[in-house]
Amino acid sequence: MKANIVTRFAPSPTGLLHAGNYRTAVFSYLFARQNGGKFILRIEDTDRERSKPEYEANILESLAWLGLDFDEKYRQSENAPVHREYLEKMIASGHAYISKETPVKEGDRSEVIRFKNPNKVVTFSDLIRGEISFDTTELKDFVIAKSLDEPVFHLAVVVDDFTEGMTHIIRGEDHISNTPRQILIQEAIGAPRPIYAHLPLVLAPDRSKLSKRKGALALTEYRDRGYLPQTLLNFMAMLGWNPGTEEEVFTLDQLIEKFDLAKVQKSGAIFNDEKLLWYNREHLKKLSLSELTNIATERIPDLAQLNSNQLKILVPVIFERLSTLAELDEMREGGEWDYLFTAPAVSKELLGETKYLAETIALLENISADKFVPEKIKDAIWDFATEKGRKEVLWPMRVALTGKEKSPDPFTVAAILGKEETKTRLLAKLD
RNA sequence: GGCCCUAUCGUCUAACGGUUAGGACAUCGCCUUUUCAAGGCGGUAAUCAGAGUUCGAUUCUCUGUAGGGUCACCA
Repeated sequence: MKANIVTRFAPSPTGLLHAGNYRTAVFSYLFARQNGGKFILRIEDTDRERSKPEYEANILESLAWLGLDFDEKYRQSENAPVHREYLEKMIASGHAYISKETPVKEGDRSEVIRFKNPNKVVTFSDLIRGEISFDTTELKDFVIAKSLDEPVFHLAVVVDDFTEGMTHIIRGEDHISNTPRQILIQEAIGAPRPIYAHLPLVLAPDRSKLSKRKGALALTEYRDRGYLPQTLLNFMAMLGWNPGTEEEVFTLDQLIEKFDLAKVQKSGAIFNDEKLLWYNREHLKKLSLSELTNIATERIPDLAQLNSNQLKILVPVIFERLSTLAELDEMREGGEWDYLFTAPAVSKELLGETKYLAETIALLENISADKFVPEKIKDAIWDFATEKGRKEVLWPMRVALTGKEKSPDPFTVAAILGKEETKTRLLAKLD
């Protein structure tokens, strides 16, 4: 496609990064990478009051977690000398002027720098929306700096995009109305016009722009709640875009390959947590046994007591029923798997009738210890259980082994416990 | 309010002007299952309204309506 593409993600470090923000990072990144272009991170910290180092750290942490690597990083405040230079040039050329003001609110200056508005109609072409026109007359002579050393958003953005060589500006729809005045500044400083693509907004359930106030969770919060980075990446990419096929689950590399900016939706989309959960389950399913085992033993350290044969049986069973990794933490806290290590207390009431237990034990006795795996155990007991009533045979067996109302099936549990321990626990319930 | 953007199931979305308007999530039902999940199968559910163009509009045009964005010495 086009050579030398340069895009950027330009967040202001005034809050934790959430879906309303990082979605533009995802789209810009995909576009840059699929075209072999550059992806630049620019921290827009010209608002000294609200910018905080911890928020900048959060932005970096979030991007790293998602795996969105950038080629260059700038901090807008560090570009102040260049902003000053352009301001001076604009004043010298008559494109801007120092204006005397009557302060209306706290912090207002009595002197600011305003842009000399040529009052014309600006028309630009948006990659997603087509042509958009504005009459800039209503903008008046807008403020571009509080002083030569304190540029305001529009000036800083235009100068930086120019000096950093931006070819494509991919940002949220809420910037559409900022575009005409930025184009005016571009023309004043002789900068080429980049190609614009205004993304639809990510919406809160009430269809207004998603924001922290609207309950947007920080990306790092999703991480802490046990979502995989590929889940958020995949979900975000599919919010407002689709490949035109019925496939939905993609890795980052597949997204880079398939993404198409021109196919991005025009209308905003609600961030749907239930679908996100589904995506997480899908991505969990794609992990290998060893990856799952590492995750499980990290979150539930007790599981490290099990040998690899036991883990091979247990791990898939654990992940079969969970949607987020945080559920592993709940298991740890709730002692969910304690019965694997210590014989559980078994309530007589829960256990119920044990009239077939002796025969069950006898059937298990026929399996050699090294063949004590779920399939063999099931084979040994199944016909008997079917004949006598599965519930009558299998319920007491499972409860005697686990002490719990809910657990994996008795064959799986018995296999993990091993032949000896299984026999010991069942014999203990024989009366 | 001015300006700008948008409009298909509850949600995310598909459909060269010609489809029984498709899929996914959610929901409901059935099957399977000792339990809880998972899984399998099936159902309910949408083109904002009105004109126009056309043999034929979800699709093109206009108007209306609705929603959203933006109108800072924030970004």
